[in-house]
Amino acid sequence: MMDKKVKIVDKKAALLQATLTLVNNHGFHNAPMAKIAKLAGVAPATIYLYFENKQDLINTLYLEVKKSYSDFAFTNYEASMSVKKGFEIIWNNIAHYKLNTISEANFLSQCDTSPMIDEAIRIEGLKNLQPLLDLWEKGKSEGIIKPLSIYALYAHTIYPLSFLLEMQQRGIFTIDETMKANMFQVAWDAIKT
Amino acid sequence: MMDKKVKIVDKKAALLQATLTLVNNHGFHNAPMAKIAKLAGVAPATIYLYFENKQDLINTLYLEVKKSYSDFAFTNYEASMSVKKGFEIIWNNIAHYKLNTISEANFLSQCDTSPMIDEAIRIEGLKNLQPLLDLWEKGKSEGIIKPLSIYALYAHTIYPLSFLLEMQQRGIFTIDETMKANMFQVAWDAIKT
Amino acid sequence: MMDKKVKIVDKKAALLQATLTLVNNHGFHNAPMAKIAKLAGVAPATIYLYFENKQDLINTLYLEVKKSYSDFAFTNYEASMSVKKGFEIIWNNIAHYKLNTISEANFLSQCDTSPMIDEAIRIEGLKNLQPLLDLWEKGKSEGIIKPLSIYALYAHTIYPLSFLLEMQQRGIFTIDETMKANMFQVAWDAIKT
Amino acid sequence: MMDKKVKIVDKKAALLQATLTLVNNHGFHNAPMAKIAKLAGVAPATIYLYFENKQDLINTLYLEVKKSYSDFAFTNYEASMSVKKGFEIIWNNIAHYKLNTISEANFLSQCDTSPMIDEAIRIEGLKNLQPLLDLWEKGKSEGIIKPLSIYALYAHTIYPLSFLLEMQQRGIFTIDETMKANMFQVAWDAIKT
DNA sequence: TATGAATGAGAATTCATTCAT
DNA sequence: CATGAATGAATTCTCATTCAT
Repeated sequence: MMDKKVKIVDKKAALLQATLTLVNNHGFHNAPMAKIAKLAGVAPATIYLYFENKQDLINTLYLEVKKSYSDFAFTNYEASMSVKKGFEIIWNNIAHYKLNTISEANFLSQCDTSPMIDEAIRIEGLKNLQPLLDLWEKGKSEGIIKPLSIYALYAHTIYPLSFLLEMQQRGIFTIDETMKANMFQVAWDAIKT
Repeated sequence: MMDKKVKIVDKKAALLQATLTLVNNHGFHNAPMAKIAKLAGVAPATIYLYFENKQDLINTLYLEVKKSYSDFAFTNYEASMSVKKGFEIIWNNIAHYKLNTISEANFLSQCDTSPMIDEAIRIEGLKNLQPLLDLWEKGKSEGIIKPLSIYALYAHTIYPLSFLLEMQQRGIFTIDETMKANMFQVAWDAIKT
Repeated sequence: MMDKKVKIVDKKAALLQATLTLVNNHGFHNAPMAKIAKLAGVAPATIYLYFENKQDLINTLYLEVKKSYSDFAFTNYEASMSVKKGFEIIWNNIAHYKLNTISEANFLSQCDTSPMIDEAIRIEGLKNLQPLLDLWEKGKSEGIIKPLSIYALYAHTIYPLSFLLEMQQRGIFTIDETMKANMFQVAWDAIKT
Repeated sequence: MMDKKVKIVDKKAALLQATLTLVNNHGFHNAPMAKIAKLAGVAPATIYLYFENKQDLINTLYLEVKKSYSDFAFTNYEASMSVKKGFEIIWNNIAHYKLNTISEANFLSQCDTSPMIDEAIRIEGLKNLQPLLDLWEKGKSEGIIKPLSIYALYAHTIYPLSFLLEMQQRGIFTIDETMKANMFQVAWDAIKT
């Protein structure tokens, strides 16, 4: 039957969700397996039916979130678009993701700046955003974008959104649509020739 | 004699240094007090002569590093400088700090993206960049800098350096002086009117 | 099956029993959780499945022993009995408990003279002797018993047994049935009009 | 000089007093050497100039308090007095001590019902109240006092005061002079023939 | 699959005691 | 005599993981 499979997915998903919540709110330390199980509505031992150990649970969550982030980034994007148009779509997708799918975005930030993810598992650098890198290469060859390393380009266009996410997360600052448009302008000014 | 005072400072400093190293390499979890003590060359109980508990140790380290960072940021800076000149000096100081004082910069990144620092302490550490904020206000009123929130300005000029630090940290990317000059140009283009 | 429930009760009971023994023999200090666990035949961590912490373990034990003591005190007693008859039964029950259920009686003495039990818990344990207090009120209104505070009555009739328990405990003195009868006479002479 | 000697006595006394206070208020556990030193106004290491170790400190305090109690008990008493008069004086002395020198009395209670004092040090049973025992023997031979063991006599006359002390200590009950007179009557009624 | 009781290893923290000064 | 920094050993408690059911 399908029922069983669905249930499995449900429990695994519930565990991943619970982990996300607890790690975000209390940090990797202070997210004990017992609490994760409780929040997911299962017994502690059940976790080990779906994951090898705590590290595996975290790694799995990381990969899953990272994928959802990357997938979302390229919604409605076509490689055939103009450089500016394509960049605008991708930038807005990512902005939307970071400012709305807050838990996930926050979790990624935390993973990317702490040694809680195994180095081998971490998707290094920007490999997951390949279409954006390709777009930038095209822009550079067309002379539209400054001839800089992709790391520099990323640092000044996409990465700033992480800072704003943090500020929003802590209630220090909130962003509306107008502001978002301004922000895009800043990002574009930074890298356009 | 001065000896005693010196020794006290030495031990406290050794403990802070050991904590920095261990938290950077293994995360807040996996930096047990016993290991910190061992690396600092003291007995575990000795930690409690200088710090109330583990959280206090981390908080103290955070504030101290944050201060050293802020102090470094304004080296050679004078409020009387022109907006661009002043900004250039500060930006370069911070770039230098982030790319050379790697452990400290890395520790700050980790603290700022995870719930391991008490919110009250974080706020205390925030006040140190005031002169930069003042400079931006001046730039905005002079019409030299875009009329954006200081958070947006920070996100697009200083914060990108954190990303490059991470990439450098992982051996993915390294920055030379020419590149640093280009990077400043990008930052300036982003916020200038 | 009932087996599981029985086992749970067994372990909790074993822990309480072990605590009783160790606290009696070595005091609250010098009754470390590790020793308690060992004597009960479980791992130290297991204690925390049944009790919140050490204080909770002691409090629980206190309340349980206090209850067994009170229950025993009123065996065969009926509120309808004459004052003297009722008092005689209760006094003898308590004497029997104190001189035979030595560990428990000793533990209660220790708790009642040291700050090791939370005040709130102590008060909760106090309510169990109500029928005796009622009996005394009746005796006072009938003019059979001196019109004194219940504390004074308790101090001169029941409390003396604690002293004899201590002396017996230390091998200084032992009590036989004849002596017990004399002792009752003394108690009765003390409070009768 | 005398000054030094006086100082020594002062510090030793201060340490004993501090110990008394802390053990009474928080129990033997929770009366750490560091706190005792602080309350006495000396450095922790200083304790070891006056006492061998913690147990020695407690033992010394016990013996000292026990002696002060015994000495006080026989103030104004003469062996030549009549049995009732002598008993009345002694009983009142002890009542006065227990109800006024509360800390000391309370400490003795705690020591006498817990294993915190070395068995070898404890002044066993009633040996410290010899003149009272002699008086009772005289009373028994004169037929004025019931022919009971001294332990029974003590249990019903002096020991009840400990219970009232505890009640007073906890604010449950207070005793005025009239009540004290009544209480003496009860004690006397208990043991007189 | 799912469980929850159980635990060994280790975590933070405390404390009686020592020792150089 | 006096100190206070220092500590080894122990203490309470936590937690990832297992195992019988």
